[in-house]
Amino acid sequence: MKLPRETFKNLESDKQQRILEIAIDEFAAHGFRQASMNRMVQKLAIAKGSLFQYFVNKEGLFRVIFDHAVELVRRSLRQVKQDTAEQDFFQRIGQSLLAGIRFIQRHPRIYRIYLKMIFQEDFPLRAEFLQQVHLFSNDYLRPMVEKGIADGDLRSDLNVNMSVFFLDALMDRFLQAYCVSFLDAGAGIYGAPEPEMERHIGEFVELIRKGMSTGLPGELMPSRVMTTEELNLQMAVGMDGKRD
Amino acid sequence: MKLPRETFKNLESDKQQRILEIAIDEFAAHGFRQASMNRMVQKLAIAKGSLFQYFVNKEGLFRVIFDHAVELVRRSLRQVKQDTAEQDFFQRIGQSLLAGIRFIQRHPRIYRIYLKMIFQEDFPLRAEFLQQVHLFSNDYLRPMVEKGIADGDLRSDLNVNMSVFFLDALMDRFLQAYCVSFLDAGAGIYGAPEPEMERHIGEFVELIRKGMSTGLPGELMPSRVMTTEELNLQMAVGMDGKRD
DNA sequence: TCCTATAATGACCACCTGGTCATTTGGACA
DNA sequence: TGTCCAAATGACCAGGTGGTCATTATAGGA
Repeated sequence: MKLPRETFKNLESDKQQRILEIAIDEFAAHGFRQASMNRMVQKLAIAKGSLFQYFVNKEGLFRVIFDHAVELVRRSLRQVKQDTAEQDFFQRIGQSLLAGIRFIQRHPRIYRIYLKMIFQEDFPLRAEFLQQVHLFSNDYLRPMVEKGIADGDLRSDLNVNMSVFFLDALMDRFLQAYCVSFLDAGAGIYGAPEPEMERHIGEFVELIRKGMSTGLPGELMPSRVMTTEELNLQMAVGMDGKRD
Repeated sequence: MKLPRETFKNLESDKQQRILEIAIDEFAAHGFRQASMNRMVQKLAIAKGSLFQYFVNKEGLFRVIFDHAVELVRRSLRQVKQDTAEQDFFQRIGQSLLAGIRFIQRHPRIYRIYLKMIFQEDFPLRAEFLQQVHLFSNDYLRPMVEKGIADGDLRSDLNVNMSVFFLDALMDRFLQAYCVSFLDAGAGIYGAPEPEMERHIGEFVELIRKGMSTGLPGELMPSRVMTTEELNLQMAVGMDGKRD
């Protein structure tokens, strides 16, 4: 079963583009389930039957867009990794953020689809999508952290797994804040112009580098703050209790 | 217009609970738009007309659940803030994470609804929701950071806005990783039992405290890594280009 | 000019949605 | 027992969905 059918490939390239264009708009605006094939054919001013002659079904159309998007991301990541191979760890993180911002500027709707797929469970291809996301932290960040330790840029006592998670969380949210105003939380990242963005990235990376603490005494390793008994009590109620 | 109508309040408490129970299930599983009133009445084994006699419409039903959830969160935050008032900054962050985990254990479906509301634009009450979210960083984290600086726990040269964003990003994602396996990225946070969780929180807070860098020389302030010309080129193509 | 293969078309289908409302039910009180 | 009224009911509605398919239009070759 071919998902972009022969009939679609036979279309003149302009028309192919126009169709994918409108489809990307629709999926970016409404996610998968709420995206409407009816609206698409209306905007395209073609017959509904035609759209279903080009793609076996809604999922087939989405698949084409999805594969395209994955390829774009892969290419972008490969490029940055290569371009920054010689730089130190923190420079690489900064560069990666910059590349992320640039990607979003070029492909804002692709990024919107990504955001929707994160928490909208009823997307098709979700398993595949999540695997791709996983690759970012595993194939991209982890080797970078390991090299950073080997090169002496990073503390050798770092827990690599936790560090990768830490970076993943921060970088992901940084890019989200550029696109979603309410995630910005007053940092000024949302929609910031380039020069300002460089400043933000600089500050952000410094925070990752040095942490928030004064190096001063303070109380070391306070971490544990509640007795295990107290916690067990909470646990007993637990996740299956369903008491909201 | 009353959203939980008289007829609903007149119901015996058991039945009220049962109805809200099923409704929370439905919204947690499907979000707002995809949640089905038909499925609810089916599961409840009551007539559809009854449900619409209890609540003016779907949104009215959701409103009741939403208000309830907001109250739960507010109460939980107030409690932690109060309980940790005497502790140092990093202890408070750790405690807050612990409280977050506990909240999710007690109210997993409420948390699922929260996750869906973040990126699902077609929720009603979204503006109100986002405002509530904003309050977390503004009324909860910001004063904590300011006090941390005043007390000498935190570097006095911190950019407060960026620091609040930094913490918000990390804490939010930490809790998400506890619930969503693929966001865990190998850190082992997902569904971790209590003792393990304490360890994770400890390591996580240390990372926030000390950063990732060795204190060693390295190259200071490399930050800028791409010429402004290069970036302007990228910008010209820009967000309106729509070229995916 | 006729024939054929392929593409375009839109009426149509079954299904699901949130929401309505005339009707029936059931319990309290007289 | 009769009266009354709020609560329960489910058939019904308009509108939307993804998807189908018999029919028509079109273009290229003989």
